[in-house]
Amino acid sequence: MTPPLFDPEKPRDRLLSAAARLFHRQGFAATTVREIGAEVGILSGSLFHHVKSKEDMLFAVMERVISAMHDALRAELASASDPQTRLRALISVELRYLHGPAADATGVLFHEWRALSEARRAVLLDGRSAYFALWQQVLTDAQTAGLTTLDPTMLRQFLHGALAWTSFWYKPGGALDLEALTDQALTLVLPPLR
Amino acid sequence: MTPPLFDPEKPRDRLLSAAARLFHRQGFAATTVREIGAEVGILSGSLFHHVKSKEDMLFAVMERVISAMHDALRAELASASDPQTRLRALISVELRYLHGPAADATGVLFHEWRALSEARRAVLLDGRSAYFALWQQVLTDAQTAGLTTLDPTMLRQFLHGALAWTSFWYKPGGALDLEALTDQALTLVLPPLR
DNA sequence: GGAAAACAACCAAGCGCTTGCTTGTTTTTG
DNA sequence: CAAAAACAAGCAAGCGCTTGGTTGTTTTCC
Repeated sequence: MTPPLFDPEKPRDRLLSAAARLFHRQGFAATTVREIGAEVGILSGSLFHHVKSKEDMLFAVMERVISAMHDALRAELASASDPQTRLRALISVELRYLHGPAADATGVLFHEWRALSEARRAVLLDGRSAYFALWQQVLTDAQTAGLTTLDPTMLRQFLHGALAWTSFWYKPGGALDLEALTDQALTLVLPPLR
Repeated sequence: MTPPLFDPEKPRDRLLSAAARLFHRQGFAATTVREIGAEVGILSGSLFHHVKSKEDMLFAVMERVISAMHDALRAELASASDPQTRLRALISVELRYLHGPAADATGVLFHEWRALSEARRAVLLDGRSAYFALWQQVLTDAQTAGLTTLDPTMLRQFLHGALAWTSFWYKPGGALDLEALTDQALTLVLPPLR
């Protein structure tokens, strides 16, 4: 369906994928370039042939997820017209990235944001705002349609937080599958009429 | 009202308070013992007179918040009987710790959990479960009272995530005060009847 | 009740080790 | 046979933590 975030054919991508895995598992600061090298089967020095610095890897990983999530959400919204379906798309994309094949990279984006230098954070913020602009529009439409009474901006923050935090407790492969989790999150935002 | 988390009279507490501030701002791994020493005005070596290791400080900070939050919530629940008021107490305590005077320590508990060794995480988990047991009961009662239709465990995870994530975007002192934020969060869980 | 012992708090110095990264050379590969 | 990818070796800086010793304040005890 969608191409994988990192192409296993390309050496640099293999490196970034390994870095994402380790950054996610241990955190950026606690991961050494020697560990990253070992993960892909090369010595630490060789790694700088593909990348300028350790922070470069963090930046590249985040950049990759940001544009991939944006593309995925835009594609999904393009084929959804009614407010409720669009609302579900928001949640679905977020949860699929957080718990699907791109889980490591997405986790790094969410939890290692502060490890990035301020200058590079500013660069990424552009792409990130574009993604959240989509959210804002969908949530505003949902409010107009009477699906929710909360202020769209507030709802965006709360919903995004609730979903992001699933990375701490939700384990795929258990009794609750991703589809069911998506439904539950939708119920949180969109309580049944009574 | 409640005693501060760290007593400025006690040298060890001053140290832990400074550590919490730095751990929160830069992350545990990215903070050096030399920085912590400088923050309280002593040399890095002297710091080990009060504490056995750098990780000890992280542990002590988290331990302090955990029991303080538990005490605060228990006290608040003791004087609240109806389900909705109790629900509000849950949110209120969480947000007051996240954005009040104990913000640094609470942020450390929330965001540096993985930096702690597994053995010590297990120790803290006991106190943490006690806190969440209070949540569980309040949310179950709320469901019984017909205030919400979501499964209490699910709601607990979503709500806690939404609140925890406020530390990334909510800045106290702005247009939205803590009381108003609490109301908004309550509205998320408890949509107006219609 | 006053000397002796203990203690809390810190400094100055530095040890052993790890860190991110560089350099020069060799191997692999299209 | 060149370009890409890796190795081997190591540097400078910084890391957590230890050591031995100096203060000033309590506590102990005959």
